[in-house]
Order: sequence, then C-alpha cells, then structure tokens
Amino acid sequence: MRLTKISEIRRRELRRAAFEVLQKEGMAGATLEKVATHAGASKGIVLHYFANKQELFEHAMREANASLKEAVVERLNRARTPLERLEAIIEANFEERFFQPSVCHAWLSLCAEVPREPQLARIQTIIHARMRSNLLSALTHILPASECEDVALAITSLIDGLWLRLGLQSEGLTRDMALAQMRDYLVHRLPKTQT
Amino acid sequence: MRLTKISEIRRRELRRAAFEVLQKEGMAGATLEKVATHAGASKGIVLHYFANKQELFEHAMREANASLKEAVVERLNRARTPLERLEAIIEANFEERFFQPSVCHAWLSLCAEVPREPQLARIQTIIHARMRSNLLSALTHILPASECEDVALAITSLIDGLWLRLGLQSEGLTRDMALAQMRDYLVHRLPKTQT
DNA sequence: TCAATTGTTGACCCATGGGTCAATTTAAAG
DNA sequence: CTTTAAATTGACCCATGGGTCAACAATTGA
Repeated sequence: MRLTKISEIRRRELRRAAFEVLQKEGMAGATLEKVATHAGASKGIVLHYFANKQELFEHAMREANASLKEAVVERLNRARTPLERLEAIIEANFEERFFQPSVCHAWLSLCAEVPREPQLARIQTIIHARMRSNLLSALTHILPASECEDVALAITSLIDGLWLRLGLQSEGLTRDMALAQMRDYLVHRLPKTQT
Repeated sequence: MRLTKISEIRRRELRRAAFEVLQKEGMAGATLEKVATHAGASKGIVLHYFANKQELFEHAMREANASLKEAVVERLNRARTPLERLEAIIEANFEERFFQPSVCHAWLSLCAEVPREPQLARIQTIIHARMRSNLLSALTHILPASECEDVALAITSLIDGLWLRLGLQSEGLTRDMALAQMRDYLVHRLPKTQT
C-alpha cells in the first residue's frame, strides 16, 4: 500500500481547489465543474470523493481552518511568556498568507452559509471555542479572572472586524495597520506594566 | 396624481420583501419567485420594477442601510456632548430592531457578494465613509488628532466583529453583552476624565 | 496472469430559476 | 366615455448546474 492513498491525495487537491475557486467566484459561482477544472479533473471525480457540494465545501472550510490552527500552534510553541502567547495568537491570525482579500472573500462566502448549513455552523463553533480557549490560557496570567472573558471576546471581535474590513475594502487596510490596531488595543487594555 | 405613485409603493414593498427573504434563505435561496410571493405579487412584477436580481438586492441593501442611517441621525440629534455623540453612533448600531441574528444573516449574504458586485461595493464604501466621518466628528473633541483615525477604525471593527459573531453564533451573544464590550473599549481607550 | 478493487470519465437527466413577452386588467387623463 | 398609459399576470424559453450512472482505465494483490 502506498504511503498516502490516491484517494487522500485527490480529496486534498479537491478541497484546496474548492477553497481557491471560492475566493474568486463565491459560493454560487463555485461550480462543481469549475472546482474540477481548477483541480485538473472532471466533475464526476468531485462527486466520487465528496457526496455533494455541501460536503465538499465543508471539507474546504475544515482545511482552511486547520491551516490557521497550525500557524497558531507553531507560534505558540515559540512563545515563552503569557504576553508572547497572546501576541502569537494575534500574529498568526494576520500572517501574510492568510490576511489576503481573496482568502477573506472565501471565508465570507462560507460564513454567509453558516446559518443554513449546520455542518459549517459546527466548524464555526469549534473555531470560536479554540480561539477563546487559546486567548484565555494567556489572559488568565495577565488580567484578573473577571476580565478575561470580556477581553477574549473583544480581541476575537476586533480580529474578525478587521478581517471583514479587508474583505469589503481591500484598498486601505494593510496587514501592518491591522497589527497596529491590535497592538493599540492591548496597550490600552492590558495592565500598564505588561507592555 | 396620487401622493405616492404605485410604482414607488411597489418598489419599496419589493425591496423589503427581498431583504426579508434574504434573512432566511441567503442570496442563492432568495429566488425572485420567493421574493414575489413574500410580497404577495408575481415574479413578473419584480422584473417589471427592477431590471434584474442584482438591482433588486442592491436596492434592498440601500434601504437597510438607510434605515440604520436614520437611527444614527435620530440619536445624534439628541446628543449634546462629543461623548454622547459617540455613544449615539454606537447605540444606534445595536438597536434591538437591527441587532438580530436574522438581520445579520441578510447583511452577511450581501457582504459576501460585495467582491463580485461593484454596486454593492459602492454602497459598502459609502457606509464605511459615513461611519468614519460620524466617529471622527465626535472623536476629534475627545482625543488628540493623531489618534482619532485609529480609534475610529477600532470602533468600527469592533462593531462589525460583534455583528459577525451574532450572525455566526446567535446563542451566547446578547445585545447587552455587545454594548458592554463597546463601553469597556471606550473606558480603556478614551482619556480617564471623559467617562 | 488475472481477478478485484479503485480511479476516472463523459454522457445524460432534470429541477431550478433568471429573464422575456404577449396578453389582460386596472387606473389616469382628456 | 374613451383613449392612453401603467400595472400585473402567467406562460414560456433556456442556460446552468447538481447529481446519477454505466462504461472504461489503471492499479493492486494473489
């Protein structure tokens, strides 16, 4: 048996192709045909590996999320202090490869389906839970317990808001500006001695 | 001639119906047929008053935005101090009639189309510009000029992020929590004497 | 070498939905 | 009252795209 079965290779290729097509075409425009073509395959193959369109894009979302998670873990491993852990989480969310208008467009398209797609909602819940947990594990060492939840939500919301802005108004919001925003928030919200 | 022409009445009815259908069905599911039925008319009439689907939803977005704008103006008129003006803008964005998961779903669906729909992008630009201008007109009296732009962007992003959260995880985020978040931000970001 | 499994394709089906149009009803104007 | 214009309908057209399927190719394992 091969180390990685063809089926796994194909599924990954198709997930990725789906996410990439999503970036430019949106959910309605991301045809099975287009995804297949973009992956260099035929439409039939897509439905051979995924039961239907929803499942395909569910896996596309999973993969995109997994790659963000990786980036966070990677940076968290390097972090030594609680503050560094906080910065690690934030900076991972604004890495150049992620913080791109097209990537944001794809996420927006997926988010717009969340209300009607329980599977996507589930993934979204997981994403939020992990974010919260990561933030809390750092914040509890920096802030009084009573404030941690609030600040965690604020940080998440700020990140999401900046992402949204990037998606809606690509011009005029750079990665550096976004990071500056986050830093500004931390400087004013965390205890003076910390930063 | 009647005070309000039938054409204007119909157009408003259809815009509203479009927005309401959007709340539950999303952009793909918001069929011309469904919009027409929801407005108590036939599909033909929709295309009689709007050139095509895009135009219909463009006007739906315009109307939803106009109603938010009204709420802001309303509250701004009551505000006396710069800080009150700031609070007016924020509170308008979280009025009960707006800050609802279903309303947020509709906005999400529209936002997801922005990248591929220049008309929607234009409206979005206007929304952001007005928000920025409103915030700056209050902030300039509270903060040093060099900080106003940054704080305006932060406030906008926070609001958008909280809205997004409401859309993605309806349970677990109340209006009061959202407002508390905004207050918490202001308390820590504005000069001590202000709040 | 030869089943048996897996991968792959393209043709086909069919529901859906955007958009057109001619025909009819309703209302306005003179 | 009649003519002109606006409002409204429902039938129709047709491209699109999700999903099925039978047949074919390739790979694998005995």
